[in-house]
Amino acid sequence: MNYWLVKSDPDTYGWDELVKEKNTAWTGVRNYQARNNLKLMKKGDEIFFYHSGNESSVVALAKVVKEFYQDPTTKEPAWVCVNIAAVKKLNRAVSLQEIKANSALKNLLLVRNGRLSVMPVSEKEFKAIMQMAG
DNA sequence: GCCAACGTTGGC
DNA sequence: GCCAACGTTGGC
Repeated sequence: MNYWLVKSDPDTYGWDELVKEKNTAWTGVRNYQARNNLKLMKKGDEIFFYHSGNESSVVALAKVVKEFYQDPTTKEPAWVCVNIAAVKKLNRAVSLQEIKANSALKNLLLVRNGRLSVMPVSEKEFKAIMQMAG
């Protein structure tokens, strides 16, 4: 079991949309590092759902339901997507500020590479964030 | 709305 | 293959 974090701008596609759709193709990734992470996702892996912008918080948990395949929104074979499904909203959103303040999370790519939109999360980091979420 | 950080592009 | 210029992301 691996853990991941994906970012989304709630104005474009937020947690509420995912809950409504239940299962969505995570398309539109056009960054190689993020793409490589998509390719490493396995069915059943858990994913933190992060809202960028005003919220800047981890808000919920999703999971991988379909492993990578050609992103249907482009013909370029370089790009892939996966399908993710809503699992549950966190009891409490964990803000970027709190994450930055937690020394256990200082190596989290969310902090170290603010612009990456799909990133791995270690088991320790996953647990730390879950604990903060209550 | 600004700007820093980063990735990508393209000229050489 | 280097690097300057540019565009985009995302926090503040």
